[in-house]
Amino acid sequence: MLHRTLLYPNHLKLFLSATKYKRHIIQVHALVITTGNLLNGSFISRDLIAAFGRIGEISHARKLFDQLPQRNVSVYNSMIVAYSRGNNPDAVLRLYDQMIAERVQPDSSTFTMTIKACLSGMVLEKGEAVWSKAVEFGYKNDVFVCSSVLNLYMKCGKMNEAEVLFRKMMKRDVICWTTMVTGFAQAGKSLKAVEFYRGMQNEGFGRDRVVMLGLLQASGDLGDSKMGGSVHGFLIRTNIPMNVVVETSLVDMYAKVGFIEVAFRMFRRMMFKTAVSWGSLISGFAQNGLPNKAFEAVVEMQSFGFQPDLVTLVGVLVACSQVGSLKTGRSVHCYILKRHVLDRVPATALMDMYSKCGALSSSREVFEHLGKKDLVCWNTMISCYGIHGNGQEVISMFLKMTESNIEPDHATFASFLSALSHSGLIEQGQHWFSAMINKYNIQPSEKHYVCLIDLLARAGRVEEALNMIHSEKLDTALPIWVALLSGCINHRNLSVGDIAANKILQLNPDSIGIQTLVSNFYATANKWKEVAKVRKMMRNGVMEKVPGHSVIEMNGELRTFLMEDLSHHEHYHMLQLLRNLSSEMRNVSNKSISECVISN
DNA sequence: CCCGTTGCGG
Repeated sequence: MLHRTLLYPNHLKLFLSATKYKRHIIQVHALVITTGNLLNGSFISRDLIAAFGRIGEISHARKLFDQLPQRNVSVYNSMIVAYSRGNNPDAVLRLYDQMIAERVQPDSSTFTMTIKACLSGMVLEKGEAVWSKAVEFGYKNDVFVCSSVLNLYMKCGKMNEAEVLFRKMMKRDVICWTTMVTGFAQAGKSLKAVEFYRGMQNEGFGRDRVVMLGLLQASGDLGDSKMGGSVHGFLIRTNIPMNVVVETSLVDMYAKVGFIEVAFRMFRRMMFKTAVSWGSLISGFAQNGLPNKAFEAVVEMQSFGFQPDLVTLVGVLVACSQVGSLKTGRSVHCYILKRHVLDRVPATALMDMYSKCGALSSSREVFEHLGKKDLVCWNTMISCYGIHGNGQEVISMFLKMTESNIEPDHATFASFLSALSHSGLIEQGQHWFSAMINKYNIQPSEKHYVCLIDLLARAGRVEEALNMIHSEKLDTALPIWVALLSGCINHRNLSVGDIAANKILQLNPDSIGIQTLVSNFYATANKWKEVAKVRKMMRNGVMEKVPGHSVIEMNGELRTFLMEDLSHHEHYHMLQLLRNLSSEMRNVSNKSISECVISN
């Protein structure tokens, strides 16, 4: 039974804002009704609605709301808060419209919360309409309203609009500065984010914890360990209290700049972890080429009662594609289908995983089932066919892509040209290389030139390739010479090969694969002194490096193939077969490479 | 009341 002193409105308000029991709120409601009609025009109805909303009794709040003979701004706002907390942006927007229809004047928080609901509901147009209404009612310079509009613009990719509004604002607080910094950071415009952070510092802001998250994200994105480390140092020095979100961001940052051990140490020291923390760690393992660590972590997170979310599962798929675990990949696919609608990012990750695990038809199936395909989806599908050496399908995919009005980018051409070269489609490769420049206005970068050199070198046109290296001033790029050298080995061109091998050694390659290639070339040329030199270099250089290997799944079991591994009992026959195959391939390629395209 | 952590292709 409620105490009589609660009849004072202030006491009632305090009581309502503190209790977590539905029956308490109902008792207050009853009390208010039985002791006189306090509901109309008083604050009690607002507080009752807020109290019901706070404990998640939204339908109770709504019933009370609907029963009121008249509703003012506060009552509306309480109801809007309830729906916002319940993650129901549609209901917020309906209430806002109803409010306008009932001619109740919204205030700053109404606009702020409604615009935020537009963001959750991803309705930019509605948000802009609400914003013009806010301007109409005189909230043009309200920092709360403006920040929510800035955030809406940033999250919808309207960076320019956001910047224009930001410049026009009369007064700027930490929040709106932070909105800009995190907005740019999340959009991958890391340098812009840092630029705004500097602006913020110049205005005397910048000790805020949230803005540090934006900087951490920018550091990770740029791979800038110095910047990330200094943010970490700043957090420690200034005694800004850590929390799960900051710690998770630190784990993520360290993983992204390649300091996976540091990330793991940070993770282990975290007192409280969330599914997101686990997700950061797991994606970090996958990004750093530690797929087995990623798998272990997923199992472990589940043993702690956390379910992997979509983002984490994408990390697991990346891990699967690295080790070729088709079985795990398929089970992740099922897991996703059971719980979520397959959206673009997981679908793209699935396509990539399937193709790298050898199941090209499954890649295509996922691709076909996808409703809306973006640039990355198309690029991935092209790369899938490229990996499998299916040049014809790559070309038809590319054409379909342009027919669908998706503008190809530098990555499209990187996959496309590489696929054409690997399929031996020389004329096509040259044609599309110039189309890239002339028709699509993409200036070739190093990787595109590598494709072109590779293309020519594979065709045995190594002198032509060499001329191009000189005329296009590509002679400082290691991958260019590597592409040329492998062509020289295959076509036994010792003179050009010698130039390439020399250049490669000058550039001091630390990759075992490249060193092996050079050593193989010298062996082909019978230059045994040079072979010994390169071998010595290999031994001195990178002892701790894991030797090159590949993994394939057979009947659910992972088989590893190590470089120069002779431990298999049939290794002699395997090597014999490989030798025969490569000599056959050389014979065929001398005739015409394009004749031996193996279609799927 | 406005700003906060994990994701795909190259």
